[in-house]
Amino acid sequence: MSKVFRAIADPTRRRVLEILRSGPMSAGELSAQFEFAKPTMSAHFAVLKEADLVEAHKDGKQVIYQLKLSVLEDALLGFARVFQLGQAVGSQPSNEDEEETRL
Amino acid sequence: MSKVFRAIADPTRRRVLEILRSGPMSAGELSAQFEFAKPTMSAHFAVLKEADLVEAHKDGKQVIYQLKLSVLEDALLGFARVFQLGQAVGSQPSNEDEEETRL
DNA sequence: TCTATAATTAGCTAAATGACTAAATGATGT
DNA sequence: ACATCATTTAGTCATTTAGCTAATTATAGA
Repeated sequence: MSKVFRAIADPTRRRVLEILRSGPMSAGELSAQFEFAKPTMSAHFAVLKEADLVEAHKDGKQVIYQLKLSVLEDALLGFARVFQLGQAVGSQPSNEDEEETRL
Repeated sequence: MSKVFRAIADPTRRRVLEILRSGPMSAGELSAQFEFAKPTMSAHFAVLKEADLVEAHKDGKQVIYQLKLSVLEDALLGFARVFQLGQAVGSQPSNEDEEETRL
């Protein structure tokens, strides 16, 4: 959970995720959308992968990154539920105060 | 937005927020719930305040911290909307793809 | 096999983070 | 005025972060 929030705390990484919303894309194509050096972007991809927010698979010499929406959803809605935020609260089975949901 | 996510990326700060869910509390009482030194906790409070997630007001010699749920809500739901996550998406007036919601 | 391309790893720097102790500030009560 | 209590500020340290360039790995194609 910390990893997910840490990952999306960076605006560059949020933009990467948003780009991936429209479908999988190679590391090179992704990097081309930014002014940073490619190794810098590669490091950002690694952080996103570490947080399990994206999936990578090789296709020839390219590496294709794909958004894992479900992980983002789980983290955000899970957190939101603890704080009883939004109508989303009721839309998911909730542990309520049963034990003290792990943060 | 970055500040909010950066703030909640730390488990100690998430726990502070969760404690404040049940109502305002003084810096000292809050600190007592953790093993860290008080100045360390004070720094965490400062980060939360900087992210506008809590409000502080003095009461005698104590400083009372209070959760600002609405800011948390705006950040999380705003972000979730961009990714069309959860049922919460439809529950808020949305800019859709009108312009490219600022991340 | 050689060359070119895609991406990551290695190694560096500057700045930010999260912890600590000691000192300073501010408010109350004697 | 003084002592005490609550909190923050100052200063230090180790670690992490985010950027860079140069070097490496891995694949494809000639």
